[in-house]
Amino acid sequence: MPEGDQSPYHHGRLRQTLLAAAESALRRRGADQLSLRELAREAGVSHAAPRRHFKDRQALLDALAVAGFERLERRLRSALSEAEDDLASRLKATVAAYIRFAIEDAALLELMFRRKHRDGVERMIEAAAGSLALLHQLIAQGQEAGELADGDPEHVGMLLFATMQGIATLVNGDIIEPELLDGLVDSAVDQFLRGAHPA
Amino acid sequence: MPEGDQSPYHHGRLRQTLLAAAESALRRRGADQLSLRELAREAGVSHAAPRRHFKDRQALLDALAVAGFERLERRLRSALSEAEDDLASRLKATVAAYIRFAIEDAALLELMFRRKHRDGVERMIEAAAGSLALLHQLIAQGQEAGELADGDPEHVGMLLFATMQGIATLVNGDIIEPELLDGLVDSAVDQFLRGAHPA
DNA sequence: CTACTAGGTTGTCAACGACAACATCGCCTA
DNA sequence: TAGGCGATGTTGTCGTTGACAACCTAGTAG
Repeated sequence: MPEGDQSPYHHGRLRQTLLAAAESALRRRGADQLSLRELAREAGVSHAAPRRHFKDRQALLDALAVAGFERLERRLRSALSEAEDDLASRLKATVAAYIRFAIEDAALLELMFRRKHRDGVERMIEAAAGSLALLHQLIAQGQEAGELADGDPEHVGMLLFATMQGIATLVNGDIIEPELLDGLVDSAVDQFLRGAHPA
Repeated sequence: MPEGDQSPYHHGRLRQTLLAAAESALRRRGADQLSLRELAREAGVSHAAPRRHFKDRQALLDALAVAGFERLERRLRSALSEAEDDLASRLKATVAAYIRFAIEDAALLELMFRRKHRDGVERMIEAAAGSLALLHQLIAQGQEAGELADGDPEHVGMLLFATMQGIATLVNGDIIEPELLDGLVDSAVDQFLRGAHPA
């Protein structure tokens, strides 16, 4: 059908349209202020239309969070692919990319780690697994190369993840002043390396 | 006046009553589900009464967050006062207390670090300062004792804070399985110590 | 060609936050 | 000690929202 048609009865891409609008609204006004009815208006559909695609408001937020995890993983992989070969550089690139993501999409990050995703916990964990795996791999490589002490990569990776996430939270919560940030990221990686160094 | 009076016109302690009810509701149902009108009902006052004490919903949430920071600091100090004298023990006690607080009051913790406390940023930073100072002091002591490398204690303290906060977030977000938690806390402190060790 | 179904619509309800206008009451001063 | 005034509560109302039910539309499969 030609695009000129004014409001065909069926939108056709409503789900994606809603998600895109929601992502934008999330950035602009935060999750609290995100209203299904407003998204519907933006998409040019009736106030009840979103319900066909999202059981309730929380379901839409969950979908946003899952998409967020996927985008985060892509960002980390991309940063890693452009980094130098040595472990320190690769770690720094990863952490920096994480923080960049966290700052650009602060509200989204909050959603991603919101306690009590009523239903979607499973899906959320699964969505986070990719990024975690990436860290584990990075650490396993460091161990093989003898640059990191042996030990459960899952433990060590989780620690790294936690540190990144913590820095992100503190920056977004204005506890860390932005000008401290760069130095802090470097310190984090340096300390991590020394702390996890063999012998 | 005798307590038997049924609903005197003025409540007398409404602000505190509301805060207490809010704290409980926060634990039970999360910040999203917290309704001013419901708190008013619980307190036995009219739906508009809370407005005399809190400009709007956000103001009440901010007050909760500030109180949360104060309680957190007391908890950390208390844990520290009961810990052994060596640095590792003191660090472990602090981290463990932080995580305990974070798990018991997950929703509150979210509030405390919520991005964009519209007005109250100042008050929030100030409220967080106490706990941060405690960390800085701990680290400065470690440096004096030669157990930690010299370096800006603010940097190092922020890193430790970030790691604690990150672990808390991941646990509350179900990314870290609870049974991993204890080991992770120990690893965190051990790695931190080795990473920040002199030479 | 007809029925089924995914997807979209209208209408309604109860709850909420915000606000304005009014009531009560303790305290301070003239 | 009268009276007024400010802090604190109340009633009433408005617009917005999420959720739901009942109905409509159009593409598709038999």
